[in-house]
Amino acid sequence: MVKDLTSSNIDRKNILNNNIVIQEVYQQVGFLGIKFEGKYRFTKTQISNFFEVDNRTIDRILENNKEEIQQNGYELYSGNKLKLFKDEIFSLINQETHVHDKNVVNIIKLKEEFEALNKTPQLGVFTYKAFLNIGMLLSNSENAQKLRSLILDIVIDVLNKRLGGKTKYINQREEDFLPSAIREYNYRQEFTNALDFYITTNKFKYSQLTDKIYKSIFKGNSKEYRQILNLSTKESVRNTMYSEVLDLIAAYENGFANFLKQRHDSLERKLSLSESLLLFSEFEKSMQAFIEPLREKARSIMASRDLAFRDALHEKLKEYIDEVSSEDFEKFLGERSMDLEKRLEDNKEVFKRLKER
DNA sequence: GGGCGCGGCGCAGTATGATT
DNA sequence: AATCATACTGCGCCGCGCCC
Repeated sequence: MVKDLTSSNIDRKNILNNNIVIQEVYQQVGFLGIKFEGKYRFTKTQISNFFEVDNRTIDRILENNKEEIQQNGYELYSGNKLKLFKDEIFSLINQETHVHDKNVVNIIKLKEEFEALNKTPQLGVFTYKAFLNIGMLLSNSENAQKLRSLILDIVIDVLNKRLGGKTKYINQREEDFLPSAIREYNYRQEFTNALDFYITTNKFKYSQLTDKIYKSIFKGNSKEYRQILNLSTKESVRNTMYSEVLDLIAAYENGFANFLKQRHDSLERKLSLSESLLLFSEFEKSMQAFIEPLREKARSIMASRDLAFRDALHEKLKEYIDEVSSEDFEKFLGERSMDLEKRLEDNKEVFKRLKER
C-alpha cells in the first residue's frame, strides 16, 4: 500500500509511534542532535537548514500542525530550561578537542549555528520524532521527499525483518495472547455445551451463533473475516485474533450460555435454532450498554492494528481506525515479541494437549 | 486558454519576554 | 529601560490544477 505521509495523519502517527523504525532512521540519516534530558534535540535553524527551506516555512507548518508536532516532542524553551539547554550546547562545543574526528565537523557547524543563541530568550526545540514529523509535512523540499522515501523503505524493511513477511499470527506475539486464548477456549466449551444442552439438534447452530457473536463484535461473520485476512478455510480464525478480542468473545460466549440456560429453565424445554437466534438479539440488546465500551475498544484495536501490521482493511470498521500506539509497536515488533514467538512454539505442545483433554 | 483559488514560499514589520 | 533573537502576522509572489 502506498502511503501519502503529507496528507495522512494516521500514517504519520503509525510511523512515528514505531520506535524501531525511528531508531533505524536515526542510524541511517545520522542527523546529529544535542542530547538533552535523555533525548536528541534540534533547533528550528538546524531543521530548516537540513531541509533547505526558510525558517518561516517551518513556522507555518508548526502553525498548522502544532498539536501533532508538540505530541511528538516539539517544545518552546524559555527561562531556566533554556539556560540549561544552552549550557549543554556550550559544554559540547568546548569539549571539541576530545571528540572523535567524525564529529568535529558537526561541532564546528554547531558552533556556527549557536553563536547567535547566546542571547535568545526563547527557542523552539524539536526532538528527533518532531523533526521527522516536519519532514513528513514539508511537501516541496527535496530533502524532505528523500527522507520520506527513506522512511517508507525502512518501514517495509523493519516489518520484513521482524516478521519475515508473516503477519498472520502477529496477534500471538504478546504476553496476553496465550492466557486469553486458553481462557477463551474454556468459555468456548461452556458455550458449545450450552448449545448442546439447550438447543434442539441442528448442525448449523454452532456456526450461526458464533457468527452472531462475530457480527455483534466486529460487524462481519467468519467468512468475511477470512477474506479480509486471507485465511484458508482450514486455518482457525481465532488463532489470528488479538487477546482483547478473544476476551470479549469469551464474555459473549459465557454470557449467552447463561442467558440460554435461563430461558431453557423457565420454558422447561429446549429451544429451536430460530428461537435461539432471536434470543441472541435479546441478549445483545440487554447487554448493549454494558458491553459497548469494550466493543468500541476491540473494534478500534482490530481495525487499527490489522491495517498497520497486516495491511488488511476492515471496511466495516473504517471509522474505528486510529493510530497504533508505540506500546503496541513494541509489543508486536519489539525484541520481546520475537522471544515470545519462540516461547509460543514451546507452548504449542502444551496447548495442543490441553485441547485434546 | 484565461481567470481563479490555493498552498508553498520569503520578506518585512510587530509583539514578546528574558536578560543585562 | 534597553536590547536582541525569536515568535508571530500581514502581504505579495509564484506555480499548479481546476473551472468556466
